[in-house]
Amino acid sequence: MSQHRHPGAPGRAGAVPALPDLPEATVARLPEYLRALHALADTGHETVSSEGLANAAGVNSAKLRKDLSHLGSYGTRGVGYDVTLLIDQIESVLGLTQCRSVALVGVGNLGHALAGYDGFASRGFRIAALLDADPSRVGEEINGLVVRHVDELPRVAVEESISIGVIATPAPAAQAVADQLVAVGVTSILNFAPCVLSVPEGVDVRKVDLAIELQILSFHEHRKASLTALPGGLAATETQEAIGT
Amino acid sequence: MSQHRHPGAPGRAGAVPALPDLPEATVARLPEYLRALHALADTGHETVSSEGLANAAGVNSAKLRKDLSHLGSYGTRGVGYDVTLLIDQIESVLGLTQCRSVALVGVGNLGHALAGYDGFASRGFRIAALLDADPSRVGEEINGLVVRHVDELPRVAVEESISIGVIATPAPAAQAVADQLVAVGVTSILNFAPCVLSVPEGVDVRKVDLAIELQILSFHEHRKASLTALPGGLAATETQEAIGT
DNA sequence: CGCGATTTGTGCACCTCTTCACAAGCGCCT
DNA sequence: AGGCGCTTGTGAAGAGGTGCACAAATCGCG
Repeated sequence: MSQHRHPGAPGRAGAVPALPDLPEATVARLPEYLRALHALADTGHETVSSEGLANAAGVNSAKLRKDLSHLGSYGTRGVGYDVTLLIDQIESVLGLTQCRSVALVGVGNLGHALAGYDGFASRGFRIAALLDADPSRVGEEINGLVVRHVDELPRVAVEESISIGVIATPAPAAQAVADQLVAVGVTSILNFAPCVLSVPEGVDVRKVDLAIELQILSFHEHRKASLTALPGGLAATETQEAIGT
Repeated sequence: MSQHRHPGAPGRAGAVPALPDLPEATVARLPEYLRALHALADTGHETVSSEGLANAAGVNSAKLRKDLSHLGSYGTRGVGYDVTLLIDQIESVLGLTQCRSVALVGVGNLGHALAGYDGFASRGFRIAALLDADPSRVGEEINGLVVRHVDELPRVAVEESISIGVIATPAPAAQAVADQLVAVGVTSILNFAPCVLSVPEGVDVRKVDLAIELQILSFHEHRKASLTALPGGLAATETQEAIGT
């Protein structure tokens, strides 16, 4: 990954890439920009304005410009951003220039789907190993990969140079799996099990809980229903209902 | 990711639940508290302190107390919170007292897994319909439900009183499906397709993109790798991380 | 019956993120 | 060459979220 340093980069210049210390919120949006940019590139666009890209990514254009400015200004005033250049930049910042190998633990319902999901491969991730604790599942072949027993993790981790672990086991098994992943040196975990994982400092865990998303939607649905139940009037008694205190 | 209008709603005394106008960040955490509370209830706990619950939910105890205070103080000083009472309260606020029916559109790889995922049912959601645009998939039975053609959506929506739509189609089909869902009155959508949906005001969309989560992890992994590459100092600074979203 | 241990609820200060608004920069057209 | 319109990059203001620290409230015990 070729690199250059960023203007105004505070830190001591490392040999490798300057780490601009991106705001977390920005990092979370970069992948979305990347997706939108790929779509634009596929449709033949060579440049794009912040307005256009912001639209495609579903965000505010000022926010997008500020996000991009954090990684060092690759736009041209009056013109916009060069699509391919920006793609390269973002991929570089996200560390996607190298293909990362993923170990997927838990080949149940969800694990099966994840193993077959092509959205990973198409974005630079390789599912390098499928593991499960259930002996009856070991040996099964999914999408060209054979399921191995989770105890083989140490060997697999080295052979495939795993850099990310995905947990798709039932909740009760998740913590043990996380411990095993950490033990073999994995420092990034994506957890689909509905439970909190405790991991040592320096290990990143991201959690995806499908049911939680539905519950959040449920809240808004509930709220909308209550609002429409009251016709326009409403405001009679404002304020109060101070329950607390 | 989701849009909402802020009606700046003047407080109104509802007949049933008071709508406390919760901060969005709080709403996003309530489901996690709920999960932790159920776990506590299952293990026989009748009360729990904010410290204990915060631990189980993976958050700061002060944050938890503030969150709970927003829905009206159901704790007892010196004692803690009554587990079952708190469960009832949170479920009421989230609108989970009624079972919500979900229509799942797109029965591919991921859709299959979602259809079979029992985490939905166990938390008050009923997958009431499976739909797909591919005629070769129509008629297939998954987990006791028969896949119907997406054009039957209008009828299905009424029959099953659908309140939430889940999109698990490929990206190119997602917008059309969203339009159809909106057309039949669905105002809450959970989108697994990697694309931005445009919907009318008043419709909530939440997006889950599995590849994006991996890319965020990739960034941190990349960053950690660069740090350890640094000479001398290194170990001094450790990264830690709180989980996002 | 009062005291101390415990735990909630919250005011406050800090910090991050968002959004506006505008100057600076760039290309194009005349 | 010069001006004009368009777009980026950013300072500053505002909104929202977080965590500390402490007063208020409650229970149990002597």
